Amino acid sequence: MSKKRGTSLDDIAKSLGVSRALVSLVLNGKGESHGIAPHTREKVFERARELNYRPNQFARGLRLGKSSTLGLIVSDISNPFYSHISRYLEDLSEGNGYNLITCSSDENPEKEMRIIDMLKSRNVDGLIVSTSQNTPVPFLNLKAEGFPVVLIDRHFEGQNICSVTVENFEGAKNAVNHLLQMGYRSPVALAISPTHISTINNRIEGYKTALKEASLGARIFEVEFAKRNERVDSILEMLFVTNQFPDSIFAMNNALAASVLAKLRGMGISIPSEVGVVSFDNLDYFSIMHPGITAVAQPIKSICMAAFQLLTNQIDGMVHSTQNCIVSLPVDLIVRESTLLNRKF
Amino acid sequence: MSKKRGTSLDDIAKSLGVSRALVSLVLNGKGESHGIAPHTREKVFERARELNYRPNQFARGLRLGKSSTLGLIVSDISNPFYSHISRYLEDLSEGNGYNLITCSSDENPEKEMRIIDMLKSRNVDGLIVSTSQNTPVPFLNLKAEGFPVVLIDRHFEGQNICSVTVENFEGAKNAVNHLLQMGYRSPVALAISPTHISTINNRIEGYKTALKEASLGARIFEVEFAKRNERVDSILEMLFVTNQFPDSIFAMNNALAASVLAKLRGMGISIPSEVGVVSFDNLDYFSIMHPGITAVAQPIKSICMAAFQLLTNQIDGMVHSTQNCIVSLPVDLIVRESTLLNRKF
DNA sequence: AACGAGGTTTAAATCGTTTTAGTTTTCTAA
DNA sequence: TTAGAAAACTAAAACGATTTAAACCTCGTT
Repeated sequence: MSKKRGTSLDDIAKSLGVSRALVSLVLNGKGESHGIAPHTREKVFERARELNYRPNQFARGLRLGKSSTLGLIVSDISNPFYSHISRYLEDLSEGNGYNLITCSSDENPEKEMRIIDMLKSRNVDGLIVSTSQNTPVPFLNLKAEGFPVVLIDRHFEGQNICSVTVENFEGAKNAVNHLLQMGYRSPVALAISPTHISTINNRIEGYKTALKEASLGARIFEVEFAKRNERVDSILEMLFVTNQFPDSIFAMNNALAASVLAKLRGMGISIPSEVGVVSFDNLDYFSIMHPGITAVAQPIKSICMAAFQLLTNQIDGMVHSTQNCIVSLPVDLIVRESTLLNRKF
Repeated sequence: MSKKRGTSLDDIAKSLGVSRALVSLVLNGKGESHGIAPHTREKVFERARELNYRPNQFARGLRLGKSSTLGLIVSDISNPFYSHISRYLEDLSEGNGYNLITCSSDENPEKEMRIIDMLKSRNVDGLIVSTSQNTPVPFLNLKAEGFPVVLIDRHFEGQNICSVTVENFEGAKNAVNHLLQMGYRSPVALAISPTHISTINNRIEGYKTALKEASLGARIFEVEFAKRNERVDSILEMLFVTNQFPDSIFAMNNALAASVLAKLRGMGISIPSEVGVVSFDNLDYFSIMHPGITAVAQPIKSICMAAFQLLTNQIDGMVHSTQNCIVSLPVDLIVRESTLLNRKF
């Protein structure tokens, strides 16, 4: 039960009969510029290797005021969209000497704030967050105190807060237009609530616009994230028994799409002949299913690269205030069989 | 560009005209037992709130030698099995005052070692790892230096290293027996390599045993994780053109199952009439698909709870050396349509 | 012999907390 | 009155790394 602390700078210094300042200098590559003799440098490196020295990141962080750690906050890491985001960001972080701590907020604003606090007290150097706040204030505050943050997936209209989103409006509009082109006439939309989230809101607007341009009526149902399965079940049942069942469904995120597909299957309603389905967010299994599910795919890699870039720019103080830090990336409509009206599968 | 360091203990102490020792004591709930006057305690709490004090975890960690952070190493966080694990462990961690850093090793032993080193230098209090090492040595070393670790999903035969796994042998054997009961006669197995991994190895043995007991021949194909899609494609094509196509396929993990389903769909081979499919690992969409995919489901929550328990026991020094710390949990065969021979879907 | 100039190395402060061993003050009891 | 206990609080060391200013050599030069 020995509380072993690993080898410290001091251990190396003592064993070599030099000061720990010297060891620190050498190990940080500042040996040459500080005129440490090559021979001494060699010895230090060698001994460090022998003793398997790993700098204590606490001490380092305490002194330096930085942690080489980044924080990622998403609503749920077990959602494939976010787990892929997490994975890419992890790779980017590792490649650039950072570490990543990923946390799930469950779309809960208070929990999100608690996580932000905790991450700050852990001295993360910056934050990437898919926020569920309904006000930009917390992020304005962070910005005011010079704390690096970039929002992903969601942003605040008219606020100059760094963010990376996709063209939700255009993507949704395209998806609905595709339904209309295929001959569907009464697409219903399912949206995750709270709908104040920019992402959802923009998708709703895209849906509405497409229908308006075709002079068709819009029907939108809001679904609380946590109760999505039950809610989707009851909505679809209600529509069915009241004879208002749509000829197509636009699910505004992957979780809703999954709920819809499960329920449709349970009801024995077949896709796409009885109902067309299009999902915002692509999932691996959409291409495996029979029929395949038409979906709007987000460029996950690009999102991550952009967010990472924006964040490290802030951390390194490389921000030219002229530079736009609000990025919107294009999406891609992948047409599969779930929207081929009158086709049987 | 002010490098703001948040409010420190000293700030509170100074503003109140007391020592920082007192503030520390009070804020850690040790005020009473150290006989700090109730009135003083009040003031401290109040001022801490006013100044929005958050203890610097670096300083804290440096002093205490612990970080209240746990490390999780899996092969790929974007794999649904692991992202669920990560999520549950995150919840458990949060509920117990810990934080969780999740890292992906890509089944790469060297990368895994680098991650372990890095996590140690970040002073994590313990590690949960789904290892890809082919030798127990690294973990024996950790154990020797008293560093808390528990393995999940994989373990080392005959070594007394804490681990939580499932009954891979029985699960695989049951799955294959189920195929045989349904009338399938030539099930082929697809295994992820390297097969030295206990989990895979046990599943292979389960498959072999079931077939041997039925006096049937075994055919096993190893598939490298990174190239699974191409490999599965070529294996299935080869079997097809050489007229050796099996009447059923046992995919030994979720990634392989996905590859198999994708390829079968591409080849136009229908499930379960032309080929039966059973997967080790259940996926959300297996119940949504048509036909649904029969799968061996692992008790993810139980795995996490057991692993977390074992780990915190070690951290808190609560390990009675008599106590067994090798846990094996039962699995559950979920029968769906993909194994109903002669049924058409 | 003294000086200065490089070339090497080090002492010491610092980051923010925790904790031990006190110290100071007040109070009680003889 | 004063020893001694009790109550309230504090000084200072420690954790391990970084960094700045300064010290120490060793020469060659005057």
